[in-house]
Amino acid sequence: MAADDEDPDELDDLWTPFLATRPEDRRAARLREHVEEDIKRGRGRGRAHPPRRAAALSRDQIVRTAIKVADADGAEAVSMRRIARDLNAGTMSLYWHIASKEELLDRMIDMVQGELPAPEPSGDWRADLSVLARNTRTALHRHRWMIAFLGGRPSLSPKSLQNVERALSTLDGLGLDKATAMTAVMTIVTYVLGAVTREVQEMNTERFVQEQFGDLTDAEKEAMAREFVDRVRATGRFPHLAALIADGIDPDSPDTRDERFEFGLTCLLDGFAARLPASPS
Amino acid sequence: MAADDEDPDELDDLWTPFLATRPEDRRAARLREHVEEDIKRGRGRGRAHPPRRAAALSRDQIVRTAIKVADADGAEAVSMRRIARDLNAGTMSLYWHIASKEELLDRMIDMVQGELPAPEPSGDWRADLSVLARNTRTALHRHRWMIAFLGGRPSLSPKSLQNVERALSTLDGLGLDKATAMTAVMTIVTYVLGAVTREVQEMNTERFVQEQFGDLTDAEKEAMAREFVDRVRATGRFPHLAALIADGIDPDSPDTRDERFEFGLTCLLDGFAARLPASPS
DNA sequence: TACGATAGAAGTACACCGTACGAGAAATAA
DNA sequence: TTATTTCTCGTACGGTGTACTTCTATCGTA
Repeated sequence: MAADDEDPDELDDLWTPFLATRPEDRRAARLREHVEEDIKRGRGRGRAHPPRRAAALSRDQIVRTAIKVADADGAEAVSMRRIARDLNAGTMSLYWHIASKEELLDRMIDMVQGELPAPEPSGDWRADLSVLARNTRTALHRHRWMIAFLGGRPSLSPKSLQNVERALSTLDGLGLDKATAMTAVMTIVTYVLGAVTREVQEMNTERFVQEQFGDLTDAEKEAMAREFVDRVRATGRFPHLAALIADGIDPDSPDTRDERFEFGLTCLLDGFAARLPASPS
Repeated sequence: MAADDEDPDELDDLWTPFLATRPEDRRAARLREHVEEDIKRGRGRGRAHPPRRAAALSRDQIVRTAIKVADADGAEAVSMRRIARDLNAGTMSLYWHIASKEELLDRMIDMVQGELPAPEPSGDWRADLSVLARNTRTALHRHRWMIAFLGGRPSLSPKSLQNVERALSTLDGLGLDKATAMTAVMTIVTYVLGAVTREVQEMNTERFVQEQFGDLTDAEKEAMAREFVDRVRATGRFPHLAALIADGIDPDSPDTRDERFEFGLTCLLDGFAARLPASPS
C-alpha cells in the first residue's frame, strides 16, 4: 500500500506524448523550458532546478484516491471536486499535477493495470494463459468502473504494454510465430474484457432491481418475478427462453458466472491448442 | 428508415418495470391512474381516454435522433439540450416522453439491438453463429458510442432478449442441452463485445493521434514513430514487443483487425465443436 | 539576513450539464 | 362554451470541468 516506486517514471515518459495532455499543461511547459535553459547554460541533464517546495499533493496520490472514490462510489462519483475534497485540497490544485480529467482517467486505468500480478511462467502455456485471464478478471471486478471507461479511452499505456510483454514471454518456446502468439494473447484479453463487461452489466441489473424493489418482502419479490416470467411466456415470442426458465435455469445467475467464464476460456484455449504446430500435452 | 412498427409496444411493456423510470415519471403515473379508473368504471382494457392532442414529439423520434447525434459526434455529445435542439423542440419537452437520460440511453441501446438482422438458420450452426457474431460486430461498429455506455447500464432489454432467442433457435436440434446452448451463445456475444471494445479503443487512439499530430507531414510522423519505437527499445523492458515491431508487425494495425477477429471466433467455435456430443461436419 | 524567483495551492467565474417545477397552449368531451 | 386532459417549454438550481488569477511557502543566492 506504500512505496510502489519500482518504476521511476522512466516508462511514464514513453507514454507522455500519447497522453491526454493538452498544450495548456503549464507544468510540463515549465519543465521543458527549464531543461532547455539549463542545456543552454551547460548544466547538463538532470533535474533542472531542485524542487523549491515540498509538494503536499502528488500525482500518484491523486490517482490513488480517484481510484478509491471510483471503487467506493462508482464511475460517476469521480469528479475533480470530490477527489479534492477527499484529499483536503482545493479543486484547482489538482490541475497542477494533472492536465485534465481525461489524463486522470488514463492514469487510473494504467495504475490498475499495474496491479496485475506477474506469476512466473510455469512451462505450461495453457495454465499460464488461464492464470493471466483469471487475474485480469478479478482485477477488473475489483475496479468495476474501469469497464465503463475503457471503451471511451485510447488503449496505450505503459503498464498495459508491460502486461502484454509478460504474457508474450509466457508463450516463448512453443514454436509459435510471433504474430500468432500476439494474436493469441490479445484474444484472451479480449475475451476477458467482454466477459467482465457482461458480468458487470448483470450486476448493474441486480443493483438496479435491489434499489428499485429492495423494500419488498421476499414473497412479494418472488411474486413479481413469477408474474414477469408469466408475461414473458404469454407473449409466445420466447419459447427457448421460456423453456430455460421452466427448467430452473437462469442465464444471468450469479452462481454460474465462474462456470460460464471458464467455459469460454477453455473453448478458446482448445482452439489455440488445435492451432499449435505440434506439441505434447 | 420510416415505419418500424412491427412491434406495437407489446414487448416494451415487459421491459418497463426494469427501465430507469423513476417514480416521478408523470406520464406513466397518469396512464396507470386512468387504467385503474377505467377498470373501476368497467370500461375494460384498451386506451383509457383517446389521446387529446396530436403529439409533435414521439419517443421513437427522440431515441432516433439521440442515436444520430451519438453516431455523428460521439457519446459525450448526447445531451438533452443538444437532442432537443436537433428536434427543434424545448429541452424539457423531451421529459414528457422519457423519464430521464438514463432511460434514453437504455432505449438507444435497445433500438440498436433491434437493428440486428435475423438471417434464416441454415442448418450449419458454425456458419450461423459466425454470421451472428459478424453482424453484431458491424452493428457495434456502426454505433461506437454503445461500447462506452454498455458497461454502465443494466442489460435486460426486449430486443436483446429477442436476439438471444433467435440465436438459441440456431442451435436447435444439435443435441445440446439447453444450458450449454445458452452458454455458447452468450460466450459468442461476450467475445464480440470484448473484441469490438478493443477495436474501438484502438480507433480512439488513432483519432487521438490524428487530432494531436494531424498537422505534421508524413515524414515528420514517421520520424516521430521511429523515435518512439527507439525509445521503447532503449528501455530494454520490452524485448518481445521490440521483436514484433522489428518484424514489421503492428499488433494494433487496422489492416489485421478482421483477421484477428476471425481468429478468435474460429478458436471459440472449434472449442464448441469439440464439446458437442457427436456430430458430423 | 534579506531578497527575488518560482513551485505549487487555491479562489473565482464561466459555460455546460440533468432536471424539478410550474405556467401555458392545444385539443377534445360535455 | 367550458372543463379537462395532453403535451410543450421557460426558468432556475445544483452539479460538472476548467481557464484565469492571485497568493504563499520555500529555495538559491548575495
